[in-house]
Formats: sequence, C-alpha cells, structure tokens
Amino acid sequence: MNKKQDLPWDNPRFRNWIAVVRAEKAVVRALSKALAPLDLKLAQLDMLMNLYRHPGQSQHDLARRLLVGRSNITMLLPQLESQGLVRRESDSSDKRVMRLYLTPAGEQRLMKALAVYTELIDTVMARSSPSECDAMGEQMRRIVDTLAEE
Amino acid sequence: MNKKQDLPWDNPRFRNWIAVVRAEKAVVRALSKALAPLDLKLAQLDMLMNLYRHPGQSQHDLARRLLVGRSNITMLLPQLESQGLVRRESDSSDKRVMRLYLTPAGEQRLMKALAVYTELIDTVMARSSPSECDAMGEQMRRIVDTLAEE
DNA sequence: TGTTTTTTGTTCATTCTTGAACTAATAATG
DNA sequence: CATTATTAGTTCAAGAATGAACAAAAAACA
Repeated sequence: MNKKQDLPWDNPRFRNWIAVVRAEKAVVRALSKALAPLDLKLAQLDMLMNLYRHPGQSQHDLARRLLVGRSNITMLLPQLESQGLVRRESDSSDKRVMRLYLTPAGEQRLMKALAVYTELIDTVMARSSPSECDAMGEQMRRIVDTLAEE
Repeated sequence: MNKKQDLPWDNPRFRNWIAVVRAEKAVVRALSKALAPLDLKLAQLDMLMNLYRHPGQSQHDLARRLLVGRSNITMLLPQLESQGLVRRESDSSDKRVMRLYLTPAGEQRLMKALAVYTELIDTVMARSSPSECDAMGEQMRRIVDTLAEE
C-alpha cells in the first residue's frame, strides 16, 4: 500500500536519467562561463562546430542538426557573419538555399573554443575510466537513434 | 603534422560528451511534446518535482537546485500559483523567505506528468542493461560533484 | 546598541527561442 | 505546360531566461 514504491525515483532508469539532466546542465553553465572571454555563446559554438564538420550545409540542415527551429538560425547567423566567422553563399543550382562556410577566422575561433571545451570535459570526466566513458557514449547514441526512429 | 589528430572529436571523452548533449536535447524535445497535453512546460515540471522532494523550501533553495537564477523562480511561480498547483507561505521566523509547497492538485498533476516522463525514459533506455544504466548514472553524479567542488 | 554586510525576493531591460504567417523558388501532378 | 504542393529562408510577436540594480529583513560586528 506504500505509494512511494511506485514513484519514478525508485525506477533506476528514471533516477539515472535525472542525473544526466543535472550533469548536462551543470556542464553547460560551466562552459558558458569559460567561453565568455572568447566572446562566444554556447549556441554560437554549436553552430561553428557543426559548420566545421559539415561545410557548405544549408540553414535548414544546420537547424535540423542542432535541433532548433529554422528561424533561430536566421536570427543567430548575422552575429557570426558580422564577426567574420561565417560566410553565407547562395547555392547556384537552387536559389532558395544558402550554403554556410566557416571563414579562417571562424575556424581559428572555433579551435580556441574547442580547447576550452575539451579541457572542461577532461576535468569533469577524469574520474571515469575510458571504457566506462565509451559505454556511456554508446548508450547516448542509442537514445538518439531510438528517438530518431520515430 | 596532421592537425586533425589533435581535434577534440578524436578525444574519446569529448566525443562521448557530445553524445550526452545530443541525447539530452533530443529527450527534452520529446518530453516537451509529450507534456503539452498536460498543460505543463518542462521548467514547470522541474519545479514541481523539486517541490515534491523538498517541500517547504525557499525560492532561493529552489533556484539553486534547478541551476537557474532567483529571478527566474519569481517569474515562473505565478503561473503555477494561478493554476493552483503550488502554494507560497511566508516564513514566520524570517520574513524574507517564502516557503513553497505543492497543493494536492499540484501533486496530482505531477504524478500524471511523471508517468509520461517515466514512460519516455523507459522507452529510450530500453536498450541499456540495468548495470550499464547505473554506471552511466554514477558517472553523471561524479560530474556534478566535480563541478560542485569548486 | 548602532552600523555595516549579507541574504531573500522582486523588478526591469536585454537577449534567446519559438512557432505561425509569409515570400520566393522548386518539385510534383494533372 | 499549368496548377498545386512542398521547401528554404525570413519576419514578427510572444514567451522564457538572465543578470544587474533595488528594497526589506536579518546577521555580524564594533
């Protein structure tokens, strides 16, 4: 008759997921502070990272990869363009799409930011063994796959 | 001389952390949609969950637990109060602090939302064994501890 | 006690994010 | 072809989140 036994917090999967959310939030906060001296916001870094890995992608693709709305990209891009970090080039065969590229300055800034990012991650994950860490990553990729399948 | 070898994506810890971020974002999006019929936003659910586990806590405490600013709490509380889900009671011994409590209606709504939440988590984590899942949770708690130590 | 410091919560201006409505360009279909 | 449907990107208004400045209360300290 003890209702508490049915609480989600007694469900290991749920409890462990809550830990994921908390950890992610904590790291995001720490990273945001660490990025401030570079004059980069987290959303901007996300964009630079994606553009580095997928040069020439459209705004639509970028939005899908970042899991944000297309309008968000439209609003954020001018910030990066005016800083000279990103270049927009309209596609020759399809006049609707804009292809996005990192400029050399953008790449430089990205590398600096990634150094900060990596250092933070190395710090917070220092207490996990490589295999633990890989297992965790695997689980996360399975989660993304599961949600993408729908 | 190949600079690519120094890229963060070649750092297992970094790569796996990116997977965490992506998975968290994907689940948040899915959860937000699933919560819409209950007329609850994610930020509101977070508050209800915290109030359930720590009844009578102050707004300051709640903000700290949720990793948000105090002003955020001030702004969001009226929504929950007007829906009759949360009750605010000023502390008798310290007139500055407001103690927060879930109302019965708030508890009811919370339970419905938690059912949705748990179902989603059970789905996305279905492909992880209990021990894998626990190991992941442990790592996350270590990350939070590491960041809190500073 | 009287003065200074800290703490709690609020207000306010700013920035971010979102989704709906819109335009222009392309694709699909009759 | 001509028409209809879809797609890419933008605009705009509304809703969150943030941090600085503030008022009131409590604590610290002389």
